[in-house]
Amino acid sequence: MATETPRKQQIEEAASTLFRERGYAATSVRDIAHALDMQGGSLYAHVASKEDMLWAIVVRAADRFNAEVGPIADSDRTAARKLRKMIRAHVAVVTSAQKDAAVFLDEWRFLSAERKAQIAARRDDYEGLFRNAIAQGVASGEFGRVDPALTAMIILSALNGIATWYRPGGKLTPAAIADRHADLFLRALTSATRSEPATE
Amino acid sequence: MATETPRKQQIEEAASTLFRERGYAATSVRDIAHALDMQGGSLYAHVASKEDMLWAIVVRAADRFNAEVGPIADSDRTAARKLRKMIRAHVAVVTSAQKDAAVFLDEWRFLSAERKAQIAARRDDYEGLFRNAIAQGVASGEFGRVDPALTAMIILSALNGIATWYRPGGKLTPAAIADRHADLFLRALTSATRSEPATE
DNA sequence: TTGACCGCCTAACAACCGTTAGTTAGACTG
DNA sequence: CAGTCTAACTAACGGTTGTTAGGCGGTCAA
Repeated sequence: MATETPRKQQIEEAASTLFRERGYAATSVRDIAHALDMQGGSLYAHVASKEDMLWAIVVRAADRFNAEVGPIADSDRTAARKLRKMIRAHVAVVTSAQKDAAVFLDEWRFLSAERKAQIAARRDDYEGLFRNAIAQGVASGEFGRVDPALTAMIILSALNGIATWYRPGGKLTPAAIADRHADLFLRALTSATRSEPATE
Repeated sequence: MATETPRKQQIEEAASTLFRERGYAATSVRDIAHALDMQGGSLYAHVASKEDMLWAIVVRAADRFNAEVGPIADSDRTAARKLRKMIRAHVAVVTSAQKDAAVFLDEWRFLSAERKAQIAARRDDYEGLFRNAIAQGVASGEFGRVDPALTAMIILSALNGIATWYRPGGKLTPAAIADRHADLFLRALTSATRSEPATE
């Protein structure tokens, strides 16, 4: 129980790389095995099916987002501080677990109907964390009168886009990328027309 | 020459629908033919290869974006007005040609290396239109001192995300969606700290 | 009426797909 | 040393892939 079979993790790691590079449907089981100097059929000693590999990656990524962002969303803070920390945490996951995150965001539609429905529900819950934080700020007067649902979609679309274009070692560190996103969106929210005057 | 062979257009239309729903790699030529009550091989009387169908869709979408947004980017306006119109035009394409736009944004990576490089170059040029508009606003003092490249990525990620979640007949019209995006981003840009004071 | 063309068909091709079964070589355990 | 377990192998399965070749029934022009 000390170190959970490393071979299975190697397989999922290779699968994550290839699913991200070529897409799930365009990656064959033999491709994954070849990346590990194995024969196609040998994978099935460790994994039950191709879809199970995708499922493992997707669930791991979803868990990661919830683990990092969930506690912040549940915490007791002003909406502005909370949303800023949520954005930072989300970007940290996208950049530090980039392959898994990209597969989670782009390839989950290749799951079976039941699993796809599970992930759809989890994603909706997760987006709800952002909707609620925004709604909190609108209610408190910290933010202007914006539509929480649409604004959450805008923010998450931008943050998830990072998984597509980010390359480690670029000019901007993950922290800097996160801060610029947070700055932009918080500026937009706090300068929107308010229902009642608020402090600065 | 009056009406360019309609059958070929029907095929590309069906291909666009299926590529969007299932992805390029997971859609077979027989799937496309079946959607038109044809047999798999019959498609090849109209189309030379599966990839050519994808190519036609991707080029059509890229042309559309350039045709709608390009003239605005080249026009003589203040940066704020220009960027607002560019956002409106981009959203109009995403919502009115949604299937093509979604295929263009998500499936272009399945093109051959040479075609992929062509599209990558076109996309970079297109993003340049937004970078330039933002840089213009920063230079004129209309906008605060933001990074044009990163800000353009943020805006385009949000706008392209619309292709994923937009459903015709929803609560928000395309025009309303465009305006809320433009409002949010222009608020963020005009309220950022400036190099020199600017008028309101 | 002949003949060319058009749109689609059927049938087949070689390659590849996910997956299963049986086997084998080597390392631990008694 | 015999027995078991492990991790990989090879070979094959039924099916699907993109694509091609040849044929067949219509429509239209000469």
